[in-house]
Amino acid sequence: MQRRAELLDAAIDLIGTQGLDALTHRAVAAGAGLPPASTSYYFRSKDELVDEALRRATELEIGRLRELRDALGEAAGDPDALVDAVAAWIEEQLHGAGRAACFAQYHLQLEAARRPELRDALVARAAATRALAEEVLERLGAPDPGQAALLLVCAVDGVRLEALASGHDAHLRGPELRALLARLLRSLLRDQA
Amino acid sequence: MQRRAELLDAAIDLIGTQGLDALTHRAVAAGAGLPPASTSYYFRSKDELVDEALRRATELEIGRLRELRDALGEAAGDPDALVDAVAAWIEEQLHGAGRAACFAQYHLQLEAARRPELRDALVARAAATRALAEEVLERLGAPDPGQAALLLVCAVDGVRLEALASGHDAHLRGPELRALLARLLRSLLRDQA
DNA sequence: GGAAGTCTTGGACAGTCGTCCAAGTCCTGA
DNA sequence: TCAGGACTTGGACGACTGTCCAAGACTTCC
Repeated sequence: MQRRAELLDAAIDLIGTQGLDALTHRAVAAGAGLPPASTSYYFRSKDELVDEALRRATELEIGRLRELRDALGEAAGDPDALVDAVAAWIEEQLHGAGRAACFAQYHLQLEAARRPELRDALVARAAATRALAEEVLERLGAPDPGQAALLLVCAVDGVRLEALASGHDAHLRGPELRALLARLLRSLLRDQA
Repeated sequence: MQRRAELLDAAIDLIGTQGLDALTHRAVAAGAGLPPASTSYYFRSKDELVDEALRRATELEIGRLRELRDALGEAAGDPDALVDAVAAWIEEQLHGAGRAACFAQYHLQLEAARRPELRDALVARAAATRALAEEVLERLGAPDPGQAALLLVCAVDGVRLEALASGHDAHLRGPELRALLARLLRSLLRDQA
């Protein structure tokens, strides 16, 4: 099972650096430093390889989300601290170790639109993110926290994708990113249903 | 030039129905009802084919945006009419003729993250969408319409992707979609900077 | 110790890919 | 009318793809 996990990590890395098209049996094996036939042995078909890589990336994202929840535990109820934490979490995914899994996550969404069998992974992530968002928003006193959470998650996903696409010279970083998130949060809190 | 346009339309259609991986010379030619060698004649390389297809999809999206602007012209200043128009515009992209170009747009964003030469198309679309959003938000009296427009565009992009990935049985349609957009707009308008 | 099973891997297979070319068709301008 | 060019296309090429197999290495249990 060790090699299987290594192969999946190499696959996610490949998606992040070269896109889903570059995900071939041989490239994955080479990325993991293993002989070419190893991918065929651990995965019955390419679809199985792609699916499991995307699911694994989702698990990684959910794990990172738990880290964010823990980080928020200390600073709960403080909107400024919340904005800082979310901004740091986004930038870690844009320029840090979470970049590949973040790419894979968007590829998963596009794949799931055509292949319903992938949707359970999507649903799991959506549930985790929305639960965290709702918990935070409820504690801050947002009206209709469920709806606000859905909106917050979608908006953050959109902002993250925009920043991802614009590359390193993006305007969506540092102080400007924090200002944007701050306004989003402020708006969701002050809205009266 | 007629055949070239037909090939690009077939390419966009292919991206929408089978994904970017399915974009091969032969499949595009077959989709356009043309002999296999025609793709090689009109596009020097596959990259050129992919790039032009993604750019063309962006033009289509910008065109549809102009239609939205015209539709809004009548009902300007009325938030309810604005929400209805945007909701109809989103659903047309999810289930109507704009679906393929919408798919292509997200693929473009992921591609542009790794290939900066594609970013000009992204910038053009971002400018067009943000200009329209800012114009509308300013007319409705939103504080800092520029920032609000960026937020609105990112949020709508996120909502659209979420709905796209969840498929036809999505919870993000009809009345619920309108309610979500209404809250987003309300929040952005009532926020006090 | 040896049988039974799993793991590992080099090599092969048919199919598809991007790309190219030479021959044929069509259109234009003198 | 006819030469020159652009357009069109069937077919071919090597490279790469997913998948499979047989043989060897290793592990586990009687």
